[in-house]
Amino acid sequence: MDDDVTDFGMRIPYLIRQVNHALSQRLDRALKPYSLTQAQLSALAILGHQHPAPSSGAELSQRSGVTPPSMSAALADLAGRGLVRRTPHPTHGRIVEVGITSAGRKLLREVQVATKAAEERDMGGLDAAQQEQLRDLLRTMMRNLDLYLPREEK
Amino acid sequence: MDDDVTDFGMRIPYLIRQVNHALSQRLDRALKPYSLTQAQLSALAILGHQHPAPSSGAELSQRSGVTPPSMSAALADLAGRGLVRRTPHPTHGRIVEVGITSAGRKLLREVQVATKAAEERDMGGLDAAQQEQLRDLLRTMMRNLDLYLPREEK
DNA sequence: TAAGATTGAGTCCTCAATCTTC
DNA sequence: GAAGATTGAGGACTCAATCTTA
Repeated sequence: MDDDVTDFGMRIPYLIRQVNHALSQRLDRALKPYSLTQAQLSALAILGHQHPAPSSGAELSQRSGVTPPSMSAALADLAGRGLVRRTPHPTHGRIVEVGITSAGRKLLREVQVATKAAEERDMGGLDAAQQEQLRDLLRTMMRNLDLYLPREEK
Repeated sequence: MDDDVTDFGMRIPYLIRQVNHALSQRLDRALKPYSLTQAQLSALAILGHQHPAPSSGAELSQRSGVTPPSMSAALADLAGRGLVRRTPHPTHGRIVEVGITSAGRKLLREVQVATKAAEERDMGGLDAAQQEQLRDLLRTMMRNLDLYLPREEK
């Protein structure tokens, strides 16, 4: 009756943590040959897909779910490898605008093809309807948690 | 059309990562006053709830989703604080059996009450049916990913 | 040989503090 | 003063390697 407290393994945050951990490890492994961290992939993906939307480090860190220092370090590395370009001032002195380079775009394509395959394997146990359901639930949670949500835009 | 590759923000692993990150950060914050890591909480929870089932470090690491070295370090700290007991040999020489102490059990209760409140706040945006749906989907994913699943047992 | 536990090296992250510019 | 970017210190985790015992 008081196993109210015994349901630990059934709590959603616990389940999410487990699933994320497994997926995350697989992603890291897939990313290793490219020497990219998840934060770096996230930054490249945002820069590569957001129409012609270059961003500031602050914005990238927020959308990627990492702290500004983490993103700062990630970008410094990417810039050193010529995958992104940091232009010190747009017209505003303290913002550093970040944009993806063509080399970055090329790498992004490669990585996305590689990770997509692995992902489909991992998601294979869910049919299309279930995946859609899961996506909706997670997006609802993101809204509730005040996380940045990429627009639905078909 | 080829935004096949543009759907990054809609991919389930990405969504899971974002949600987990937010929940994880909140849990860490809630755990901070108790100086517990998530791996340590997981270990205490397993030891505290598994009927009278003490476990080996290997088993705890597997169920907690961390590597054996991580769990080893976590347990060493817990043992140093008197929250778990490590008895070097059950009848078997190389296994270290781990059991929770009464102090550990007491702390576990406290922490679970504290985290439960925060969790309910975080999950508040989903109604009971949605939570059940999400739980089912995540459990299905765990099975597909070959993760350890706590038995359903009502 | 194989399995459990541990140690050591390396990485990515967070937090707190600082520097700069509006 | 407030916001963006960065630096420095500290923590938790992983991987690879080692030690020990069945």
